[in-house]
Amino acid sequence: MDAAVSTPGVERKPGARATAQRSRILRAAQQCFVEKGFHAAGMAAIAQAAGMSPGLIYRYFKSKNEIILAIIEQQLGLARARIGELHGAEDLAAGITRAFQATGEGDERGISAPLFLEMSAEATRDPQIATAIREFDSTVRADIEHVLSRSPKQGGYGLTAGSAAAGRALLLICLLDGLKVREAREPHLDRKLLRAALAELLNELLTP
Amino acid sequence: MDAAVSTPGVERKPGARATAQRSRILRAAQQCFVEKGFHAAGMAAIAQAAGMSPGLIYRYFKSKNEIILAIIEQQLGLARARIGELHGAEDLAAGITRAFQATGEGDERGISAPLFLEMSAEATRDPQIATAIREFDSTVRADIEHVLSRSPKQGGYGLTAGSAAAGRALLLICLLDGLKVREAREPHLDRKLLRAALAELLNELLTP
Amino acid sequence: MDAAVSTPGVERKPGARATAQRSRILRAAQQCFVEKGFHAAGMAAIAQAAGMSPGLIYRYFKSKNEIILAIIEQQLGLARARIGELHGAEDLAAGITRAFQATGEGDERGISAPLFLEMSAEATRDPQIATAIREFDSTVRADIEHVLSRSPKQGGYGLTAGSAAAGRALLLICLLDGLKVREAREPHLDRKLLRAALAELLNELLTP
Amino acid sequence: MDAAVSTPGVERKPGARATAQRSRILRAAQQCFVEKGFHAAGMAAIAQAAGMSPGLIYRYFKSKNEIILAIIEQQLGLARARIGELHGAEDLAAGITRAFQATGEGDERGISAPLFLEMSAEATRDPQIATAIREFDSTVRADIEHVLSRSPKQGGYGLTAGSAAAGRALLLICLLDGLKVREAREPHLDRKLLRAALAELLNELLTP
DNA sequence: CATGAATGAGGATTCATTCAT
DNA sequence: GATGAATGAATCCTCATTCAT
Repeated sequence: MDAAVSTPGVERKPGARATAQRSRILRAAQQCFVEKGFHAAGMAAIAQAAGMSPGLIYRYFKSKNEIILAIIEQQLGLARARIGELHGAEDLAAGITRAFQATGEGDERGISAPLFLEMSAEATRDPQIATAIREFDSTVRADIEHVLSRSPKQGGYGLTAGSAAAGRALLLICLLDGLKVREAREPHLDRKLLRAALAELLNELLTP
Repeated sequence: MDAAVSTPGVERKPGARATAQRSRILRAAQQCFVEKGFHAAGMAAIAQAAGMSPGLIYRYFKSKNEIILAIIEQQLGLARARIGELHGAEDLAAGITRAFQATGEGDERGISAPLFLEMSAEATRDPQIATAIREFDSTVRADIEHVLSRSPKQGGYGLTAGSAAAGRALLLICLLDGLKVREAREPHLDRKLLRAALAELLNELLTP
Repeated sequence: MDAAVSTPGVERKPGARATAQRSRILRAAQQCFVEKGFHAAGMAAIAQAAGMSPGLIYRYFKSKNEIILAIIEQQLGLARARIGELHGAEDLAAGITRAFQATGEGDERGISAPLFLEMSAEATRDPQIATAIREFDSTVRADIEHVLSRSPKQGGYGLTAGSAAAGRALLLICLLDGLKVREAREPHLDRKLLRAALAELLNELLTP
Repeated sequence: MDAAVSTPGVERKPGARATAQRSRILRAAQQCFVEKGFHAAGMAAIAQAAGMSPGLIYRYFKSKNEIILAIIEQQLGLARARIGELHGAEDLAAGITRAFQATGEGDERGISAPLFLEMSAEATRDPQIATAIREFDSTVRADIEHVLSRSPKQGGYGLTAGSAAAGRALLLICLLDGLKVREAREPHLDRKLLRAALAELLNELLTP
C-alpha cells in the first residue's frame, strides 16, 4: 500500500511509519467496531481490514483493549472538534442538524453513533474508559457554559453565569446526546422537521 | 400428555413454575448484562446469578439471544409504562428528573441506562432488535405527538397538530434519550440543576 | 394411550405391564435410532416418541446403552426369523428380493438397514455388542451350512459337508449383508434386475 | 497480501504446509473415527491424535462435519483405486480376498471396514454424504458393468451388454459390500475358505 | 519489520441421568 | 407408577495473544 517499504534516501522522522501504521489499524478497527461492536469484532477481522497480519497489530498496540481505548480517545477528539465548530457557527440549528447523521460509513468527521453508544455503555464498566469520558464531559460542559455566559460581544450568548448558563449547557448536551441516539435508532428521521424544531428551541435556549 | 389424569377439577394454570423460572432468569440476566454487557456476560454467570445450572436455562429460553430479546422487550415495556406515567403528571420536570437515575441496581421501575445504550447499539446490527426498537420508537413518538396536540381540556397541551407538535415531540424524545445517556455517563449529576433547567425548558416546549 | 391406567378387576400377569412399557420404549427407540443413529438420538426424543417422560424410561432400562443393546438383540432376532423363513421357501430368489427393502418405516418384519449398519459398526468398538453379533453370526452360519449340506430329501441342498457347503454359506451371508448395504445406499434399486440376477446366482450356489 | 515483497523469484507452492497439516488431521481423524465412530470421536481427541491444539484444526477445516466429509471422500477414493486394481488382476479371487481385511490400523491402502459402515449409515441421514456416496456407487457400478460387457480381447469378460452384465455387476458389488461387513464383524474369518469359495463363484459370475 | 501458524482458555449449547413431587 | 425439572460434564467452536521464521 503506502509506506513504500523502505525508500532509502528520504529520511522520514522516526516514528512516522509507526504513526501511519497505527492510524491504519485504527481506521480498520473503527470500521469493524461500527459493524460488529467492540466485543464481536475480532482481531483477525481488524487485521484483514487493515491489510496486515494479526501479529503485526501487536507491534503497535499492546492489546485489543488498547485499540478500543485509542478509538474512544479518537472519537472524543472528533466530538470536541465538532463542538468547537459549532461555537463559531452563525446558524446553530443548521449546524447541529448537519451534524446529525453526517457520519456515513467512512465519513470520519463526526463521532459515529454506534461507537458513541458502545463507548457510553462501556464507560459504565471500564474505569479507564469512564475516566476518559468523564473528563471529556466535564471540559465540554465547562466550554459550553463558558460560551453561553460570555457576553455577545465576545461571541457568547450573554446568559447569567449562574444556573442559567449551567442548566442550559446541560440541556444542550442532553439534546446533542439524544440526537446521537436518534441517529443510531432512526437513521431516516425527517431532517427538515428536526431542523425547524431545533431552530425554535435553540432560540429559547440561547437567549436570556 | 395422558397424565391429565391427576387432579381433575383444579385447573392449575400452566407454567406457573415456568413463568417464575423465566423471570428469575431474566432478573439474573439483566443484572449480568448491566454489569458486563450483552456479549461479555456469560451464560455460566447468568446461571449462577439465577442460582441454577447453565443447562436449566435452556429449558426456558432457546438461546442467549432469546434472553437478550426478552430483556429488551422488558425494558421497552418499562419505558412505555414510565412514559405513560408522565402523561398524567402535574409537574413534568419533577417527573422526568425523578425518572433520571431512579434506577439503581435492582430497581426495576425504569429502563436501565446501560441497557438502554447496549440495546440501541445492538439495534444497529441485529435486525430483530432493530425492529423491536423501531416499533417502540414510532408508537412512543405518535403517543407524545398526540398528547401535545390534544386540547388542554382533554389533558393535552393544545399545540397545533402540524409541525409544532411533531417537532416538539421529537425534541422531547431526544431530551429523554439524552438524559439516559447522561445517567450512564454522569451518574452524579446535579439533579437540582437539571430539574430547574428542565422546568424552564418544558415550559417553552409545552406551550404553543 | 393404551395401558388403561389400572383396570381393577382384570388381573394381568405381574410384569405384563412392564413388558408392554419396555416394548413401547423399544419401538420408539428403534424409530429414533433409524432416523438419527444411536448417538444422535436423544433420550428426550425417545421418551416423546414413546409418549412418556424421560424419567420413566429409566424404570425399564438402566441406561441408553441398555436400550441400544436391547434393540440390537431384537434386530438379531428379527434377522434370525427372517432367515428361518427363507429355509422353507420354494423360490429363494424371490424371497430374498422381497426381503430387500421390505422394511419401510414402521415395518418391523425385517432388520432395518440403517440399524444393521450401525450395529455392525458399533460391534467394532463395544465388546458386548461384538459378542452378541458374533454369536448370531456363528449360529446363522452353522444353520445355513447345515441346510446346504443336508440331503434334498430332508429339505436341504445336498452339498458336500466340507468346504462346498461352508464356502457357499459364507458367500450367501455376504450376499445377504451386501443386499442390506445396498438397501441403505440405493433404496431405489431396480428390483426386477436384482431378482433375476439373484435367481441365476442362487441356481449356481445351491447346486453341487 | 502486499508482502509478496519477500523472496521474489522462488515460487513456493502455496499451502505446502497447509496440505501437510490437513493430511495430519485427516490421519488422526480417521484413527479416531475408526476407534469411536463419527459422533463419539471428539475434536479434542482428534487434536491430540494429530499432535496439535483443537483450535488449530479449525484453520484447516471449517467444522467437524467437513472433516467427516473429507474422510469419506478419501475413503471413496481409496475404494475406487482398489476396484481399479482389481480390473487388471489375473486372479480376481485372490485379489478380492487380499482386499479383505488388508486394512489394519494405519494401513491406508483400502477402505476401512468400520468407516465403510459408518459412512453407509450416515448416508441414510446426511444428504451431502448421501450424494457423495450415491455418485460413487453409480460410477462404480457403471465401470464394472462396462468391464463385464467388454469383449475379452479388450480385457473384458464378454457378457451381453444387457441384463447379464448389469445383474452380475450388481451381485459383484453386493458381494464386495458383504465382504466389508464380514471384515468388520468377523475379522478372523477363514481366508482360505473365503478364497476358494470366491474363486468358484467368480468363475460363474464372470463367464457368460 | 512482518507473517500467520499455533495455543488454550473460554464461549454457548446439549444431553444422559437423577430425584423431589 | 409417573413426571419433568434439574444437574453438570462434555460437546463443538472462537479468539486474543504469542512466537518461530
